[in-house]
Amino acid sequence: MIDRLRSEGYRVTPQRQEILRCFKARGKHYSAEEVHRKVRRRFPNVSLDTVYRNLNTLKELGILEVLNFDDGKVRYELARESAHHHHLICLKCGESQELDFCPLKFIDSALIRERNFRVERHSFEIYGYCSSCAGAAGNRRPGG
Amino acid sequence: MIDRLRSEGYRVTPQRQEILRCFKARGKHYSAEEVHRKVRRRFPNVSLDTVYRNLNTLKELGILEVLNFDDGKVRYELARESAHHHHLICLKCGESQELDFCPLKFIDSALIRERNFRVERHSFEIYGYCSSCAGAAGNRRPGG
DNA sequence: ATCTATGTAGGAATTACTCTTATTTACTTC
DNA sequence: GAAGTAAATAAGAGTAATTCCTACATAGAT
Repeated sequence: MIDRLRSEGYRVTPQRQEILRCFKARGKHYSAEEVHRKVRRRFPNVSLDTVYRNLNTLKELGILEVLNFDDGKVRYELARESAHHHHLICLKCGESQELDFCPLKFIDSALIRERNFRVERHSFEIYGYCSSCAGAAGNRRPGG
Repeated sequence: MIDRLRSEGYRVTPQRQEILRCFKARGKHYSAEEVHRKVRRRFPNVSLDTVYRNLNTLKELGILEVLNFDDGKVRYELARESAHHHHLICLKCGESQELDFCPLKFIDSALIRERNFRVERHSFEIYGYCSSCAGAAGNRRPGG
């Protein structure tokens, strides 16, 4: 990905590398603020704006993808080359899991075509409580 | 709906009535700013805060529902008693149409159950260009 | 090492929304 | 119909997420 930056004419700055490093683990997604916190561990002076600017640059390059989790913060994750996916998002801890199901595969395309609507993108997220948080969130266990 | 307000102990103020009136037409949804603009036609001094406060109140009462169209603004629409639905949202003009398709009906529930995820709610919106905007948005007509 | 286009820091600006406070008003009680 | 009271409002300041501005610093070419 660093080569990618260089070949597109972007400079490979330590800050940029550090921001990219945050996303090394597949499936991880962080808000700008979280990335800022992480990068600050190595570069205490890095500005929030630098983080935002670089996240946008990486998005433009298609290296990162944007997620909207309905909480007012935009999150970023490493773009997956192939597998398009959606998310299960925990309302308590904020963690999310990937979901290999896409509603567009199931929707009757006539529903959309008959309205002459040209689809560009879509969002599908399921909100609820993950296994760790379900109990704490007032889940009634069957037989409990 | 006005009786509903009164019976819940809320006062029926002219501003509140005017805000409600904005949503008389089924399927219409407006951002707080749009509601503010509309209400201002009759009450030029109505504050934006009053609009936000009342939209929240009406949401709490279940009279309005919240829509998140990914553009940073929250929108509201009259809660439909029965028909749960999603939206086709135009990226150009911002208008949206209702879509009577819900992905939750098609998802393999084992996918979610095996992760012990307790579903609370979900979002599904399709973004693109409506029939009026598709041409203007650079649509290539077949044979054109 | 030097040069310079690009990147950075840090603060100001912007946008959507919320809080604070003094004032007004919808509803109640007489 | 007048007066009281708590809730609602107006106006503007405050907040949180994000973006803009610009003087200064530096990565990468020479």
